[in-house]
Amino acid sequence: MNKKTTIYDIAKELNITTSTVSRALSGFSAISDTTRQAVIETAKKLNYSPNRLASALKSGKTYIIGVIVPSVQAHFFASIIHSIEEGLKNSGYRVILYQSNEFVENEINGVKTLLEAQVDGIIASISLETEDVSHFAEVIKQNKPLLLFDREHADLKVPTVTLDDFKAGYIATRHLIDQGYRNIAFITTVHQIKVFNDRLNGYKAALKDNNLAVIADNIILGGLSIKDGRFGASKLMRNDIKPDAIIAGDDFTALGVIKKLKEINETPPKIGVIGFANEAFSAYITPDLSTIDQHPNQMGIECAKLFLKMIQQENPYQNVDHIVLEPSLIVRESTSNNAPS
Amino acid sequence: MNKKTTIYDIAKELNITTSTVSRALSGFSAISDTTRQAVIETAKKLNYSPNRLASALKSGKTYIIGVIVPSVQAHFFASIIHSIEEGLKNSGYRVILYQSNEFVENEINGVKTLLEAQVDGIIASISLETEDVSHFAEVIKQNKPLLLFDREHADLKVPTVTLDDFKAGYIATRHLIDQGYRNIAFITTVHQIKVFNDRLNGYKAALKDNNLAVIADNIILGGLSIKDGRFGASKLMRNDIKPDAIIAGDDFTALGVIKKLKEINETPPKIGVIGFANEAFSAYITPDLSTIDQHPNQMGIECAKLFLKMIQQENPYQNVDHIVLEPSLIVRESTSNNAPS
DNA sequence: TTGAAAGCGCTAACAC
DNA sequence: GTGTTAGCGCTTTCAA
Repeated sequence: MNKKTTIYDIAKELNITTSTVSRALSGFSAISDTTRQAVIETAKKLNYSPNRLASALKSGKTYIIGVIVPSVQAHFFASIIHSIEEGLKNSGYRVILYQSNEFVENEINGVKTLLEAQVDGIIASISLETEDVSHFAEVIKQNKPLLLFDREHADLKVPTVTLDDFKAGYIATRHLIDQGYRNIAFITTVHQIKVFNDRLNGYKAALKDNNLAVIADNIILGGLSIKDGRFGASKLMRNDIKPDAIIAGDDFTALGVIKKLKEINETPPKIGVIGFANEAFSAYITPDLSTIDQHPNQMGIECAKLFLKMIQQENPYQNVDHIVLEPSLIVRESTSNNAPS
Repeated sequence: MNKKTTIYDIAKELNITTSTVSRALSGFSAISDTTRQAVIETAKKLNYSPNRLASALKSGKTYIIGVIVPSVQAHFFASIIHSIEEGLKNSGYRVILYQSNEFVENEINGVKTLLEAQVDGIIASISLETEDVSHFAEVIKQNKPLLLFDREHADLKVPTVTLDDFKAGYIATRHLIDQGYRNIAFITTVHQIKVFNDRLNGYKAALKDNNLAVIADNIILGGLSIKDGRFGASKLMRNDIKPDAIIAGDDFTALGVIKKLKEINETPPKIGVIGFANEAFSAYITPDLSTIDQHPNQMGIECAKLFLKMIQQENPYQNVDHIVLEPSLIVRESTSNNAPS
């Protein structure tokens, strides 16, 4: 393994100094065309590859940004990461990934680790467990951009990219009402995350606006998963007054609900079911699933754009933008009630 | 924004030198307990956070490894990344992500970028487009671990973690034969990627072993996607002798096949359909989809383990391991033929 | 336009 | 057990 060539090697070869080489390579400083050409040629000849680390140490900019998400395994987050990476690539930024797996402890560690790696900023979606967010304070203190998406937190006064989740909950509910359903249940997580609270509030508002009662027994606070969906559905169907429609916190949960309903011969749309996220499978299950599209790719693109804006400012927090995307209702069989409304 | 504290600040505070501080913090060198304690306390007091960059520049180790995948949006790759990150986390390694989006050009750029970032090694799965792999040579030349998973390449003599794809193709085909299907078609990608070739060869071998002819018209070389599945299925169903079963290159393609077959009233298992990857949705579509599980999480874990092994060796390539995982057949409705075999 | 020189924060011989 | 010292590869004043 031969030693890697550095700007020093190039300088020696051309009998100039490293500063000149550095200038020639960086491209913007005042330098003669001939020197620049010579340097570039020699660099190529010697198979030179810059050491971004050294440059970063000196300049204080790594062009690496940290992304913290609960898990890449969720399609929603995977799509966002995909778009963030795409949107940042052309500006020279790379993405270092950290998964919290929904544990605060991992999240705390993630912030610490990323900061030690000297990332230029952090884009994050907080874990379900996260209540105290003081571990993010250091990012702000270092004047580095911190951007939250989807799952934000009231204590963190930073720019955000989110969905209008109140509206998401509202239109899901109103759609069911429009379809003639009258006793609508809601399965969501126990965790006090804004996203989920907003949806629940949207649900309640839609009920009220349509003179329907909000019934405590119709709201299941548990987890979000296929299993939780099955569980929630069984529980609901044991209510004195059974619901005629169920809103599930995400498409996976909705899947579990459908599974259960099919087993007990209440196959949707007999009982209406709608989810959130428009997962890849949602269009292909039977009955196919009505859902709310959360536009993850658009969200990722907005994150990238907003991040670039922040990082170009002297003070990234000089104006704290909150980008809110519109949810879209996707109607499929699982809510296609034929009953007169 | 106050200046970040460095080991120099700690040293000054305690009237010792930076080397002592460095030693105390790294924890292993000979140093008195009192000094160590004092340093650690002061570090905490001053809210010290190490600059890994400086350490990396000096030591040549960044503890960052690059992972190149076609796209995180595919659940298969997302799961692998998830496991790689998990498996490496405890050893202090972080993952920097690069997506090729199935383009060689991006892949070339990825290797270059990651090398410039001084990653300690690269774990990659090559793009569909990739034929020439010389862009990976530099990684090996720098004596850094290069590990390929799933999609490997004959020209790259590096350790690999793959599935026994020949077997995967074989057992998928044999399963269909066992179910009584006799005229089995195969939809796969045109690209010459080992994974897919192996599966095709497994398919052919299984046919031969069962005295069934390999019919050219039954093999569709195109793309892999829901759309390609629909397209492939229509094409196959226009053959003079229509197939009675279709093996699709992945679950998404299988989804498209099923969609098409349902439309023309040949709903599986009337015509058998099997896919590859066991995507999250596969168990929930109707009919639910038989498939081959490729154990992405196990694959990620093996990648992490093998990588750690490589990096601990003086010469990472002193023995070139090839870990091959066993595919598992998952039987569901889409191949549950009732016809006598 | 180019060179000299200092230094980013840390590590690691080598000396004592 | 601790200090001295040099330097990782690059950028960036300051001076020429």
